[in-house]
Amino acid sequence: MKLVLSRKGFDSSAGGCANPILPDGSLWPLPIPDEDSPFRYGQLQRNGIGLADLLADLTRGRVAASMGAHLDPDLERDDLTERTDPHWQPTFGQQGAALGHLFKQGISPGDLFLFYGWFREIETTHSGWRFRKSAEDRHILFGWFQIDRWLDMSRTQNRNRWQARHPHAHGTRANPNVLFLAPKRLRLGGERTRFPGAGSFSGITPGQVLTEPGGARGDWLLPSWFHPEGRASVLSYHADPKRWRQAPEGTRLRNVNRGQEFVLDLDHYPEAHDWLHQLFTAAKATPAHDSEKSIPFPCE
DNA sequence: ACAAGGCGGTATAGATTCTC
DNA sequence: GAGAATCTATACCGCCTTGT
Repeated sequence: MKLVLSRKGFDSSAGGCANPILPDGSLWPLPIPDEDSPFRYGQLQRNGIGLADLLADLTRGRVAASMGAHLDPDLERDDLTERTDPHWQPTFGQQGAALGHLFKQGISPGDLFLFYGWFREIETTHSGWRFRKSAEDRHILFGWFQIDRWLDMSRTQNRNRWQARHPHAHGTRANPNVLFLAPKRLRLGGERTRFPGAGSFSGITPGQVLTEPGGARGDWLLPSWFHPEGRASVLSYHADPKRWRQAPEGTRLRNVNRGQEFVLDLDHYPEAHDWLHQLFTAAKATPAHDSEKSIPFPCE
């Protein structure tokens, strides 16, 4: 099994601000702008809060409700107002160089993406939403996606079927281009869990926070077992030993300034299985959708 | 094998806003 | 209104990927 740490949502260039932590402590990873997407920012919501106004405040009008939103990964049915598709299921598209990296790393069904993003607390004022002044910039895990299988979106047939339902079926896309589908339930260590195969954490538990307390957001404090010394492989993009430092409180990692998908081969890091189990046990996550319909299209 | 592209990050400076 | 804090725009850096 492989674990992929995948950065998603607004960043310093796409969107240009942090993703909000709402006053109730919930995380809202924002889709990056994409004019080819079938979805608009004005169609998105969470917990009854419309994204249009919140986004106008936080970006000072740079990102408008009429702009296209790259809803990917698509983890929550209710993120889109009036989602009527009875066959909706979580999806996650990957393409181009990022996907090339994943294939090169030997990604296969059963592997698990953990999504993280740049998050900061927001508050309401007389003039609307804003980032809380003293709030820290942190990288925080906000969701997951286990690979059940994937569809080749370079095939016209698949693009036509998914046109209204996923950004990767729209516009000009780099090759390779695939759409990942998740199993109904997350499987960890061969055991079926109570969590859906893909979903999002509803709040923040300490295990989800990657950034070292008080540190810059690219300075991570990870569990001790993460250190690559004596292991047969290392987190991809992070082979330089100077990035790693063993400390009493854990392993410090200076995150690379580029790349979006960091792959860890858990065959060489068996401790990760317990860590994953604890992460999901502690975290509050969206409940599994027992009413899910069967998957509409055959595996390609 | 090499060069170029792409892009997320940091550093910096100037502008703006906040606080007293 | 002054100084501090914060925000914004810009330049620069690093480095994997792709194209030649």
